[in-house]
Amino acid sequence: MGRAPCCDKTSVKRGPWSPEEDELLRSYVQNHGTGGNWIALPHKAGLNRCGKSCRLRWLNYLRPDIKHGGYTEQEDRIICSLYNSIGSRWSIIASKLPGRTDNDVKNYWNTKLKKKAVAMHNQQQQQEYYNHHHHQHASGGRSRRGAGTPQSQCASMQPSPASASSAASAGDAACSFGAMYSPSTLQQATAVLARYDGAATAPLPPPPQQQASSLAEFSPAPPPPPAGSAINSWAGGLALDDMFLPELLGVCDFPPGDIFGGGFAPLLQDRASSLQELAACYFPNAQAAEMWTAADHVKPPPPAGLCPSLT
DNA sequence: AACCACTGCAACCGCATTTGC
DNA sequence: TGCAAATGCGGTTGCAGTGGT
Repeated sequence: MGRAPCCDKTSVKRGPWSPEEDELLRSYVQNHGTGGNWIALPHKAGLNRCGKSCRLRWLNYLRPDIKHGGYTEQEDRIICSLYNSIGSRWSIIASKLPGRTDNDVKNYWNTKLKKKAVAMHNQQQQQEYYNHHHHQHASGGRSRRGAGTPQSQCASMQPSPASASSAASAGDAACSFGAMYSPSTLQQATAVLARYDGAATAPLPPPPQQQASSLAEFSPAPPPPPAGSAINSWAGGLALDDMFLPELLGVCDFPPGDIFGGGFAPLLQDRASSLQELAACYFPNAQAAEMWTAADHVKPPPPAGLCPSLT
């Protein structure tokens, strides 16, 4: 038995909004506000629409401060940086971009930015592949990490930690969070998470097998961590508090090839700038943000005064 | 000109969370 | 405390526009 629908879908209009409907909704909200009740609003405003539809239309299209299109490089970097960190939590990402809505950011990511990032990621992989083999020929040695490692071999954009489960369910790629990060990174991340999430105490998955040859670096990724592990709970968004993020990013050193330090690197220019942007999001006090960005590696938990939208 | 594939975006759907009683 | 309603959110869909053949 599912929940009751918010409105009678057979009696309300659906589909694209007409200019007249837009004007009705706009003038009503501007004159009366939403009244904190979107369900009753369409009737009061004389609209034959579902309250949810009205809310969506207002928030995503009619609000006076909305911007559409024309994303700047700075906005691109912020989106990538935050997507790296928190996954597809579009409302949080959009809240850091004045005038942008979650729907707009989501569409922009899915239609443009993701492709751009994937192209750069693949380009970087090819370059690393070339460098790797060139280096082998030159020295007979083997690179420690890099292109083709289990952490970076996914052809499509790797799902972020926070979105790994949904991306996997969408059949996006046979990539898992556990497969994408080095054991040390996973361990460090879990240590942070364990302090914020009491449930995050399950043991980490075993480290990937040492690669026997350079060819083995292109073998399939190791299996995802067992269900219920700390990482899975994080990936599923369970008991996840945004306040851990600055510390997580600060604690963990993400080498090239990992999401945080690898595929997005060309787009993010460098890790420091992305951290600065993240810091600015989390620390309203500019000095605190600068201190956090400047500090290296292990740091105490983030101070009070985080962005309200992120706590 | 007609058809097809692709793209971008608005809107919808269903689930999770919050709120009020 | 429990329940239902309202709201918020992310994933998905539908369709108009566009470009290629």
